[in-house]
Amino acid sequence: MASHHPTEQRLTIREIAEAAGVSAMTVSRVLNKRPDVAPATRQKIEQLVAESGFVRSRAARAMRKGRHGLIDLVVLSLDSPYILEIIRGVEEALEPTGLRLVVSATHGEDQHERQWLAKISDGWTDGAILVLAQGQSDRVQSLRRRRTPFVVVDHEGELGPQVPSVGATNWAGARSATEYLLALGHRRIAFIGGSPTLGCAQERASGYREALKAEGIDVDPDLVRPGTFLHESGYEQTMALLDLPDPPTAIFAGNDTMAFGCYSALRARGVRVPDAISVVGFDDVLVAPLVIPPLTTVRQPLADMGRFAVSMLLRQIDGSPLDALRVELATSLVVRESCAAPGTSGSLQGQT
Amino acid sequence: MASHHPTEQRLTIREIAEAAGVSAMTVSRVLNKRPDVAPATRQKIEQLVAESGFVRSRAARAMRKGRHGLIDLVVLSLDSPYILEIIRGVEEALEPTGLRLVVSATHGEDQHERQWLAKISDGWTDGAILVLAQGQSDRVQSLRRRRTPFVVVDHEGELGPQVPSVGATNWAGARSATEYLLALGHRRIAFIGGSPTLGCAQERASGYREALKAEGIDVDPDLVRPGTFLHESGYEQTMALLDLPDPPTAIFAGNDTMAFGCYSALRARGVRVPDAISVVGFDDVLVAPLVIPPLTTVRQPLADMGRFAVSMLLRQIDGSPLDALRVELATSLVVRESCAAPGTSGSLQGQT
DNA sequence: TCGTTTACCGTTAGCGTTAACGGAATAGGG
DNA sequence: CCCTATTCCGTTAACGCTAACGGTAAACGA
Repeated sequence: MASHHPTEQRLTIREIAEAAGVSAMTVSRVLNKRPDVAPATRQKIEQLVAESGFVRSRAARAMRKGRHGLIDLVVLSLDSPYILEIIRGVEEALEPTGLRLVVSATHGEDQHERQWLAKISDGWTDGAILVLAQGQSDRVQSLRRRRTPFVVVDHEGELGPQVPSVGATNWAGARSATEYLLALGHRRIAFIGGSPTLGCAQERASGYREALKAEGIDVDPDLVRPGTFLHESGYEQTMALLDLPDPPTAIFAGNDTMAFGCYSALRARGVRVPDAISVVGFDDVLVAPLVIPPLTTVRQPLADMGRFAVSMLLRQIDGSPLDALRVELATSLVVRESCAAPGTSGSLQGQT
Repeated sequence: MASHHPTEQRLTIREIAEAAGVSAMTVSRVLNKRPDVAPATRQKIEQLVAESGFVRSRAARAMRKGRHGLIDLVVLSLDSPYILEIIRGVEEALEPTGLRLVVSATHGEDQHERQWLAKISDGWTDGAILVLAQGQSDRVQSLRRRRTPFVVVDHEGELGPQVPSVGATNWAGARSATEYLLALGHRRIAFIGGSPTLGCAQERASGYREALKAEGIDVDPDLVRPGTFLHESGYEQTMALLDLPDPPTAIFAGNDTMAFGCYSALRARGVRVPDAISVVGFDDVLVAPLVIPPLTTVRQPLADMGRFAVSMLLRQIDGSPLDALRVELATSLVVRESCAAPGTSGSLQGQT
């Protein structure tokens, strides 16, 4: 049952013009809020537009102007609360500009058929903000070849400093979190890393090592665990850490989600936080202060990163030069209640 | 510094045609995979397109065809993890269709100047999915007047059954959660409601009352608390409940976020969950299983609701009739570890 | 008074694509 | 050999909007 609604023709600018007794161009001028229209005429047209519920065609406008007023936000997936923060920042920054936000997810990259690139590059959007995993450098290159303005968020990686990107000071954040644990008196501090292919994960691991080194502590390979940034990963690695002959007194998780995994594992083993083991996360997602105990974590200003990405993108779109291609926003340690000095409760056995 | 890039002309279908020695129409036919093109010609054009990286202008195409391939998703705010679930469902359902998702937030409705409607109206999209609060009926009406297809998610309210909407069985969910607590032996069950203007909040409150009544228990007005769906609200109301001369043995929070507020308050007072007090939430957001103890809650299939909204919208767009204007997806109680039989730990005093 | 500026508005001409139609060339049937 | 059917491709004309330009009339200055 196709939709043949010959009567349902949408209003055009010309019909409004006719009703107002002016030319289409004048209506266009009013709609574009241009100054060279007599107040009386303007008001009449505005009223007519309001009454009729007329909306101009985005397509025609886009064709004429060469711009569509749309910005692409491409993310890996929409599963993590982490991404919501970024979306929020982007949306807020875009709001006053009148540009609209188009969200799409790549759903992992095994889907080679409908590449995300095709979506962006079919000339619909004016620019793109990419929140991606690794291994996309070829696509990013071809994006550049198409001269589509874009900004990468939270990932430099192998793309190099050539591409505009916004990140956070992962290294410094990880270092200060580790230093905090050291200052509390911890000496056996475990680290659960994120996907090793991600630049941010590498930086965090490096910051952790650096802090230990600065304190003259050798990094115990047993205490440095691989991870995936996912909850199970935090759970499993914590279990493994607890099974060590000499378990850690503190765990620094590569992100909050894994820190929650630590919580679960520790609870399953009856180990209390922070009495028996301290836990630190990374990201400071919305729920970090809501879990029990409230999670001490490294705050990554995700929303600000989103906002910043927008401003960089807008600069590119209107041809202004960028101050810097790579921008890193400051992280900060948010101390809550998941850490304590070690040894406050003799052993690792707690109560159910 | 405006962007005058005269050299940066995008390729047009005509240029491809010229290079191939055919007319633009033939190229268009190839691009649209129409059968009436000689194989040799087709192949030649396809090769040329691939080599040049040509992408046809969606704007021109949209103008010609009358549709742009954009769907609006309008939400109240992007602050809650709740909304991410819906976005996820919508995105997934939209992906295979080739339609693109435009996200915008209204940021509360005190902003009367830049109404969300204006956003949508400035160049129409093919349809809209609205996740709104109350008091929007007038705008919804004007949407209908514009004949823009739309679906409302999770809110019927004063809009009446006339508008297509997707919701969840809030009443049944609240009732079964309350019944579960009753079955555990609880008799003093508190309820912290959501914004009373929201239909779903009313339904949940009603389900709660109904379950108590069915068990022959009078609703104690002290135990029914107003709330706002926000974390602080859960915290404050729990505090008030604990201060009651005869405090409840279980708390049913109107949503998960408030349930987390309960957790915080109970922890601050040293009351242990579920030993001293049981807690039940509503929504089953992503973090519900991750908090400690894992939250028993009523699962609302938010992603499915998003998916369903998309399918209803697509039906409207291509003119198929809707099976039903109002669809309610089933909620289900997810039992985790935040509930226990009352009285397992004599009094309300726990340990730090 | 006349030229000149200013304010306002209309005309023309496309933007790149495709529906509808028409025409040419080939194939097949008598 | 002609006639029709089929296959392939080109021409024309929009879709709705707006840049560029041109024109008119009022206001202004000398």
